[in-house]
Amino acid sequence: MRTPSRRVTSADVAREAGVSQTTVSFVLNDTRGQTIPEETRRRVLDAAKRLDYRPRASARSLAAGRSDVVLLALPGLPISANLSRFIEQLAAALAGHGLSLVTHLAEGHGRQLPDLCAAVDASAVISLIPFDEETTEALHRAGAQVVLGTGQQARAELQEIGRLQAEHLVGLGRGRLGYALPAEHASQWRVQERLRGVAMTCAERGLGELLPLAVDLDPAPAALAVDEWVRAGVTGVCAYNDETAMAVLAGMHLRGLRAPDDIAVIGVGDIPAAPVSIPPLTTVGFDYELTGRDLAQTVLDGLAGAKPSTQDSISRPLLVRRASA
Amino acid sequence: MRTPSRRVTSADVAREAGVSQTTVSFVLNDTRGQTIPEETRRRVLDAAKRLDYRPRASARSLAAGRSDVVLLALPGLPISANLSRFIEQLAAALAGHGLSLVTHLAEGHGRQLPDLCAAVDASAVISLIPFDEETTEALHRAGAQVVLGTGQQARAELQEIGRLQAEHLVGLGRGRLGYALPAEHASQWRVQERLRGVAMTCAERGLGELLPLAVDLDPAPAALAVDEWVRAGVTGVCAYNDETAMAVLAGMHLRGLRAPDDIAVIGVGDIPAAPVSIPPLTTVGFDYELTGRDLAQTVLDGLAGAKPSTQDSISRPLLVRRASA
DNA sequence: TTGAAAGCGCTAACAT
DNA sequence: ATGTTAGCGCTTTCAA
Repeated sequence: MRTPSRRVTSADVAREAGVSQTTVSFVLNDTRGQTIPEETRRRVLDAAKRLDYRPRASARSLAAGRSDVVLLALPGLPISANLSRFIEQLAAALAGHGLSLVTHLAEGHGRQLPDLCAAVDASAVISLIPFDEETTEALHRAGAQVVLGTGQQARAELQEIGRLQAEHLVGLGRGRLGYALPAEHASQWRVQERLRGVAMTCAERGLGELLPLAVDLDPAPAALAVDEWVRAGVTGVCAYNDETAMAVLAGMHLRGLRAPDDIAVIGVGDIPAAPVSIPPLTTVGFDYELTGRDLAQTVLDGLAGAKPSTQDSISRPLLVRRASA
Repeated sequence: MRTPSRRVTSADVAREAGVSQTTVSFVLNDTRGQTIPEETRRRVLDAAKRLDYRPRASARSLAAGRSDVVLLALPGLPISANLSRFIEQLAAALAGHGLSLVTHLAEGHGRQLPDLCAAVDASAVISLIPFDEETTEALHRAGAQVVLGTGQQARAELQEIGRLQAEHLVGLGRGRLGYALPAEHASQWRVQERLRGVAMTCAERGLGELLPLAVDLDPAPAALAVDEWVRAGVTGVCAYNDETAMAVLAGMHLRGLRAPDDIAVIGVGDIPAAPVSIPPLTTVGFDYELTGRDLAQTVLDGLAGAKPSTQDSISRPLLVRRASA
């Protein structure tokens, strides 16, 4: 028969410590410009601990006009151990400054993100999948003070991925390249930028024209694409992602072709299955761990007022050499 | 030189629509027991849309005494594609009822979880790894109305997955089975339950003793495991997940063995790459759409007051037949 | 060094 | 059917 057990409030702590709410607030927030004698301080801290006091977030942010929630939007599907470590890094770094990180997993972020941002009252939103101007604007209107993962920067990054793939294949002496487009979904924008990165490199390096083909996640249809590449003299294929790359590999297998001898294949993502594909997949991974701390700092700066939150590269693409290319 | 651009408030909407704040609240929340004439309704809705009004979450939950945030605590490290899909389903189902799902990734949930729970003012906390009484209690104190930490139920489910794998292999006439344990990470608890499901089935069906072996996501070491299985007369292998299964396939390939002729291999997860593994991987998938809905319903019930939130199965395992077994 | 008091933006009795 | 009003729990001037 427990009473609805009202949550412990700051007033309770004040009473318990024999001070005013104001003092409690000062102590608990370590408010700058306030001198609290050590003794009072202890009294408050003790009382708070004794009562297991936890400020109510909603009241806090309503009063202060800002929340300490940071929202991280993650691309759909799998989250590698790598990425996971990055997230924990980021969370830890932010926590060190009193900020809480929560994540949101979603394929594409449509209207939802701004809504979610408002729903959790996030003061910063970070995304690993870049968003367009419109979304950025919406997020700001939804209350996000800092929005990271935008615009031009992202475009360049996406292209960089394609370049990395192409350069590697060029280094392998391939004369004409193919591009394996994902047959389904996948944000067209990303697909286009990545593709463009490859195409530009082909042009710059004087290779034959890039031959993009859609590739289903099914061996038989994939084999058809392979046939077409073979017919066109393609000897290297950049795939939009690792899954698509593996589909190409499966198609080649069906035709008795081998990577990289017949066609070199390179993916993107370095998914857990990549090292055990047949043959092990060469791909472009991302160095997330490294960037965790940087990113946290950027958020902090942004929140502190450093206006043009010009985010750095948030995904540092990195070639992962294995057997397929 | 934009003014700090005060966010649009409910009062703004009221003014714009020429009604009181109360009416705005009634309309926007679709408050039961209030009769709002269609015309007023439209006026308010229009004004809200015109102003791109978004209620401030903190104010809402402070006033209402409850938030519409649901926190999902995920086990550390990697998040498989299928888990990710499940999360999206859950999020969608909850969103359908006005609840927002955010996730938290962390190795173990120590003191942090209750803190985070308070920080985002979550009214429900769900965890895929069961937590103890103490944590549950702390979460409640931190403001969570509903705490779901999949207990016994989960155990049975995990075993069911193993049974499904084993039964399929038995149906293929395999006499002795092997189990491919993930070499790294993966919550030991889950691994053990899944393994147990297989072991129990082996015992019940009078097969030889199950032979579990750790399998790295690397072809060469995987081949070693394969050697050992071959030596022991194993003709069917259940893998902890699809990645591990693919590692086994890669190991077999290295030895010139074929699935399912030499050894039948079955995974868990039905990752996107599964249909394009060589050969296409037979595996156990999950009906996420269905279970996402169920879980969402459980949360809703709990929030609505239905006390003993006995959650149903959250992962409905389902055999996906392809070529490898 | 501490406290009193005025809100933050919203909901929900309680009028009307 | 709609408006008035009183908080929700906290931060933050401004006084003392």
